[in-house]
Amino acid sequence: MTARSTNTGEGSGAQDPHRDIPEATVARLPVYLRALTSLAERNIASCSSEELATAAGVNSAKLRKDLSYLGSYGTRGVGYDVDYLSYQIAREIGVTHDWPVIIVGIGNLGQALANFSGFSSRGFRTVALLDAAAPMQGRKVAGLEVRPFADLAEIVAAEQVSIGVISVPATAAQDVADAMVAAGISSILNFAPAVLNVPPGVDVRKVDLSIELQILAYHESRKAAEADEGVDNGSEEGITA
Amino acid sequence: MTARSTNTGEGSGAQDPHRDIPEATVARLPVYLRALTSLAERNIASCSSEELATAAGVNSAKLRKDLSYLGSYGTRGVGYDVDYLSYQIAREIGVTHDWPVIIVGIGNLGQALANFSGFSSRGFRTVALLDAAAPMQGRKVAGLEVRPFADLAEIVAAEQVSIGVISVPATAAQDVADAMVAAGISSILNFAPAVLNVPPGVDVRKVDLSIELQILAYHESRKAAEADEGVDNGSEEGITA
DNA sequence: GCGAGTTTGTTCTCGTGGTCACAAACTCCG
DNA sequence: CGGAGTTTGTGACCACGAGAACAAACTCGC
Repeated sequence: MTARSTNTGEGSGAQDPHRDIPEATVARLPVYLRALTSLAERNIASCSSEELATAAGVNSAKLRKDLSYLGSYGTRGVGYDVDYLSYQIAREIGVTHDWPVIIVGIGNLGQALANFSGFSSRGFRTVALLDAAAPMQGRKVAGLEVRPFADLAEIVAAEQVSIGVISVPATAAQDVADAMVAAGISSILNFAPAVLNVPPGVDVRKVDLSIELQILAYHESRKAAEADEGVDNGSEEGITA
Repeated sequence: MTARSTNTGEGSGAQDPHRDIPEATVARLPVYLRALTSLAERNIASCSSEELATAAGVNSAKLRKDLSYLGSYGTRGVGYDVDYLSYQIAREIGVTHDWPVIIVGIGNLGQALANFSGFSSRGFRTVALLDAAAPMQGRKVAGLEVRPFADLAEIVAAEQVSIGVISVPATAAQDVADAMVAAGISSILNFAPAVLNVPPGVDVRKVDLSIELQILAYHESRKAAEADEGVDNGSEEGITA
């Protein structure tokens, strides 16, 4: 998924549990965190792995294994303390403090992202909106003034930004990414339908709407094909050559 | 990733190549298709696996293996014909004809999705926009009139819709999904930060912006921790106990 | 204080996916 | 027509992840 090519030396052994969390587990930790937050809002103080797993939509064994990578934060025979586990996961992910984020490309999608409450509510603070097109500049979106793209480096340096969001057309995406990397950003969330080329040490995650739809279309085609076959030759079960 | 729980009988052997394409490959086919389209626009008629692989941002061996699942559409010593391969991939995914799509929840994100050109350009046709809130209804977004959520079943039946997009707040997502399934939709693209519960045979793909950011934050934290360690105890390489 | 019941943490096994390396097959040139 | 060069397709191997099953550890009732 991510293009992590950081050459980790890793000479000594990994004795402490805060190392080497599998990528698949990292991708699920935010889901657990959200489920825990939801439980906390309903004033539920403690929960079992089974309850949390169903709330997160995963297998309970997988959940326990995932949590075991960050340490033993549960109590056998009892379950997990919601607040305590929430904090531990948040600490592991690194969202106990806020991360400054900039968004480049304030079109339809960029505006939607700027207004998205899920960003600010979960450890992220949008510090600047940038757009290269003059008509957008100076306008206020989600309480922030849209600034010219040329201000990128200055803002990144001033606000210590390390995460950038790209929501520009595909043709401009690589240029924006290059500028971000040059400015010192080391994590990019890319919504543009383009393959980004970044140096080692920079993480890129891609969110591609049309790809997701095409994956659904593939499965949908197969379902249709299977249904057709079912009509064609009746039952396809029990045929053992 | 996807929650496919369709019980495929699959009694007979898989002799034809149009079966059993790995999920990881399916997820990459749209990327290849886009890269091929980009090549075709530059009037490039033929390409090698190496060229296509770099355009798609993957390993060339992986690309060849992926393509081999759909058949032998290349020529050894020569490469792949761009148009021919494009068609074969599009046919395999099932985007040679258009898929009707409905979008439920016309907030900021829903409007952005409705205006997103990548949908219509690649085998998808937005046939209706729905919203439960009265103030939105009747308004025109991206050339389509926003209709009341209650019309869902009627539209789905009339237009033979099998793919639905959910861009409503998390609290309403499950209700919308239930209504979609009841109306006959069997593939859902969910942008709401919620876990959806759907019956077997229904595919759900989730796009979650805040989760993506949290994954980036995790790696970012690790980078910072590694850098700190590097400062703390100097070099950590070459320590062989 | 102790046994029954419950729930976590971990080990083992299996399937999936990624990478390497090489044989097969095609083109080009002499 | 044949050999050198090139590129695909695939078999083998390794690593990662998912799931089941079980031991360890905690609570509760008597």
